[in-house]
Amino acid sequence: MDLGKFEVLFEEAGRRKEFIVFFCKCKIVYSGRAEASLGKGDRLVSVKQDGTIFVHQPEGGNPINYMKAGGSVELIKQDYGVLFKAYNSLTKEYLELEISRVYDFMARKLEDGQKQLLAGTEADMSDMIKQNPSLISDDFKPLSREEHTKFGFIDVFGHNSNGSLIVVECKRYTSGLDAVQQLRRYVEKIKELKGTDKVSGILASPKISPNAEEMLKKWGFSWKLVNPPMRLIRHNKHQKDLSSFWS
Amino acid sequence: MDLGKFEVLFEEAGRRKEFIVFFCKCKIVYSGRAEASLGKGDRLVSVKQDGTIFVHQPEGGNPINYMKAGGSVELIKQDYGVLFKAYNSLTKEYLELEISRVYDFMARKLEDGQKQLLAGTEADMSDMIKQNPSLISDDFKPLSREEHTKFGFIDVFGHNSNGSLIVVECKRYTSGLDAVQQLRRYVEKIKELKGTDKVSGILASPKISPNAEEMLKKWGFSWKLVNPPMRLIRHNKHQKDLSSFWS
DNA sequence: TACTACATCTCGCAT
DNA sequence: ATGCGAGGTGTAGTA
Repeated sequence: MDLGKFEVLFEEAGRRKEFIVFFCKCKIVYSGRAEASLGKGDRLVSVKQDGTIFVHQPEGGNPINYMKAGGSVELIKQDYGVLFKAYNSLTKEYLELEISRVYDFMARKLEDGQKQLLAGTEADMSDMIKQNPSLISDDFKPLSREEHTKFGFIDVFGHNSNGSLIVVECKRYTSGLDAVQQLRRYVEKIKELKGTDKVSGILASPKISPNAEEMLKKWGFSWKLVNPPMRLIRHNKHQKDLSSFWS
Repeated sequence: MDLGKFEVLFEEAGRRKEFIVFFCKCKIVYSGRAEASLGKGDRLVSVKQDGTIFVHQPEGGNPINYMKAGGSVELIKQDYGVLFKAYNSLTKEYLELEISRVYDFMARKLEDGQKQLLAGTEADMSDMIKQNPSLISDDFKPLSREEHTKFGFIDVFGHNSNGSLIVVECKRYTSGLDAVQQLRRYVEKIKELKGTDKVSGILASPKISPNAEEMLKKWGFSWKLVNPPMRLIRHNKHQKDLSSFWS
């Protein structure tokens, strides 16, 4: 595609705040939270309607470069082609694409007011445990869930028939060393706040790594096999509200 | 765009393993590591040359849905339009787009053999400290860097003139509670392995959160202000946002 | 705004 | 394959 035409198309679409996508050959320099550079190659470049920018190589899951919304973009004619210059004055980040060729260009105003419904998160897991405490033990009595204020960020908190306090930390996947230390921190905090040593720590997850289990035992905690729930719980809960959007 | 034409274009491009991008109106269901659904709206859909899929809404930084490379994609004609069905048999994930309209379509084989060069990472930071140990203390003698051990990964390890062993953990940003516990884990493990209590833990970062500092002190560790290295830092205070669309 | 922890995290590296 | 930790992490929730 002629670069002059590209400039016109881009600036028109930009003024209209359309979703812009194009294939091009470019060199890339990023400067901001780190410094990065990428030699000449073919990429997909996109500027979203809020100014979010991302650049994808032909393979790989993540964008090779990106900029958050809130910056400015300009095109500057150069001898080699066009310089695509993005700058965010708040974060002091630059992204510069030295574009030597543009292959294809697409832009359109997209309308989308939908938000994703998600189930199977860690929050859903702690909810499930609170609803069904026997997943932890026969005499577990949950008191609170997702407590962000009093005792720290504890997934499920409760006690058992012995009068021991119980801290449950949930993980959706294999629990590693970090999960054990997180639990350890919460248990210590509760001991401190409640002035008692009768606090049990339980890690609830589908798996635990060997090192994590070793550390867990060393600190007197225990692990309970729990799988995260995978139903559209929120969908069912709020079915009325949602069906109107779905028609 | 006519959906019949879209099907033809998509399947041709897919066979050639081109980078495919299109704007469409669709409903989305994802099932796999979690369960997600998204009502009807306009989105950008892309299938990369390795089979990576991502779907972007008109705003926001991250794809609303995605699939890693390694799956299959097929289009199935439906009464409402076309069903885009992606399935990964390895991870047992599927992503289904109920496409009712396709606005624009673009596909091309892209060539890119470049890899990004990055500076200013945590590895660069530990390298800088090893090269310039006085950043930690006047008598710090680094012995190793980026050491992978069974129980973790120690950024910089060394000793001082007192014969104390020193473990340094680097963070590019504000150190939080997790960083302190990471350090704590390494120090404890080193004590265990070396059979000595003379092990100091030092957290090196540009900042530390108040709670983290409290915990750090409680455990007898210390914090050292170190900024991550950034080559090629540019100052351009004269930058003007003249012909910019997003401010 | 700062702090904390989750994420369909992703990615690389070492075992 | 699994474990482990970094990431230009991003994002949401809360004080």
